[in-house]
Amino acid sequence: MSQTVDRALSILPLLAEGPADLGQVATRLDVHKSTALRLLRTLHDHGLVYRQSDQRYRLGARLFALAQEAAEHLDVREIAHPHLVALNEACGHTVHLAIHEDNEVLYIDKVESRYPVRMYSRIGKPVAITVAAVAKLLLADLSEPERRAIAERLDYPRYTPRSTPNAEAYLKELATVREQGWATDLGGHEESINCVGAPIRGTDGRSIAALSVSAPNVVVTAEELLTLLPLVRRTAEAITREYAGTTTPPAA
Amino acid sequence: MSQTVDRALSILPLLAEGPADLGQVATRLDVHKSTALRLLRTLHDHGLVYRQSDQRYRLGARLFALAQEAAEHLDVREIAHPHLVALNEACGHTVHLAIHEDNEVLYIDKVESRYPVRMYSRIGKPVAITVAAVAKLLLADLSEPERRAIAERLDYPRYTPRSTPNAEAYLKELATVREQGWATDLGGHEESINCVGAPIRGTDGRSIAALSVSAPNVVVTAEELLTLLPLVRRTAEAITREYAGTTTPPAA
DNA sequence: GCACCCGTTGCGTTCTGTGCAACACTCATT
DNA sequence: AATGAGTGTTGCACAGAACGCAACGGGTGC
Repeated sequence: MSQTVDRALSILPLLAEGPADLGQVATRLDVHKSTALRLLRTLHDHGLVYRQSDQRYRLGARLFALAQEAAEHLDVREIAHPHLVALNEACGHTVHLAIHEDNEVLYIDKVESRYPVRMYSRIGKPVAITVAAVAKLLLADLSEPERRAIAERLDYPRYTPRSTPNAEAYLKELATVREQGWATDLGGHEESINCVGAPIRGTDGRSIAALSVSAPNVVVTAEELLTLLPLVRRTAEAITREYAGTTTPPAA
Repeated sequence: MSQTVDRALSILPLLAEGPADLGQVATRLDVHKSTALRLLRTLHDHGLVYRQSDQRYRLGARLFALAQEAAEHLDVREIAHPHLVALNEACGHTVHLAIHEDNEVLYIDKVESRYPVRMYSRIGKPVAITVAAVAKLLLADLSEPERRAIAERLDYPRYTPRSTPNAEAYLKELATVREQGWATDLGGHEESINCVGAPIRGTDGRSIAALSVSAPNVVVTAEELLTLLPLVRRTAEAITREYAGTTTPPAA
């Protein structure tokens, strides 16, 4: 919408890949060096970009401050965290917390597995929306037309033979998840990794977040993982209750 | 430097204070509503800003992703973290890790105290540069003219009667810190809180980060806290050594 | 039903961002 | 030393993009 800002903001994910010098930035943005310089300076003034001693640019520490403040306003996260830790202590596996935002589902918290074999994921990273248990949980509670609109807009990458193949299958899966109140991902994203998840609901009963437990086949089989379902659901419900307690009804 | 980008970026800290609607943003920026709308839309397109259900804007979860990626490139943090945890387990108090960037000193990691009485701080937050132990450690290793330039540019807020009063006192303090290789903050920021810290050095011997242990008077006296100094220094040195081991000399 | 408030749109003007070209600087190479 | 290629930086004229205005639309409350 605004060309200048658009270009400037495009620099951030670019630098997230690693430090870059002025020329590289200009090339990647397809603008003149002087333009890139001006944009970088402005970003620098706001602390979002830092110039390291070799003159190359990288993301600035101010991003931490902003992200951290943003996190403080995501109060679900604060409330959920101790529960996630408890769940991890009980089962030992990786625990994720995710929210739905702008047609993306993002992990906003994570407690690492105690086992040496870990799955790769990253807080803030968009999840594979067509297969992840948390994604299904969050989308399942949307209205029927919304679900349909999203389902049809998505791509359905075949991460594995078990990945959701198309919109039709996805909508059916969402209906199932909505019905049963929990979801799984059995090798749909990575062949050897299974997940089981449950929704955290707002005061209006719709899911505002979702948590999941993930473990590789080599540690526990899918059947064994499913025995954790009651625990996972109880944890989600505990968070839901606590969230309801602290939530003041909409002010205005 | 670039007006449009400057305005757009100014929205971020504004929203960090809490969600705001279009009118509020426009007022705070002192621009027309339509201008604010355009900027917000652009930020939104990049995921830095999220529009919640009541139409108000807040910071977007994409900021997490960026901050997280930025953190992965701050390799000091990765290396230091387990040491900080170990230090916390040994002494029980709050442990901070900070770096110096653009005339600010920022916390980039933190391990919470095990005691119920905690001090307030936040990762990403700029620290009180004139009094904090970590700030003194990081500035002490700059060249003499740099130190002088910074010292004279700073304000010297009197947080407490023990706060550093002026540039002269600060420069003297920096000299002491440089000499002895460790630093304290004894009630200089908050009356009842004491800190003791030590520097983490790069391969060139200059401090690239600093860690500190903080505890309130009610838990341990300043004298007791100082008995931790050898442990704090050993921890910092261990991180320094590990950092030196993993650091590949500048490529080009 | 009215008035009010808020977000949104289209448009003409003008200010701002743009790319160019020249400059300054460092670092290798000859 | 001198040359050249590679950086980052500056000033400037032009054009195009961002600006503010005014009018519209869709709520909400009186």
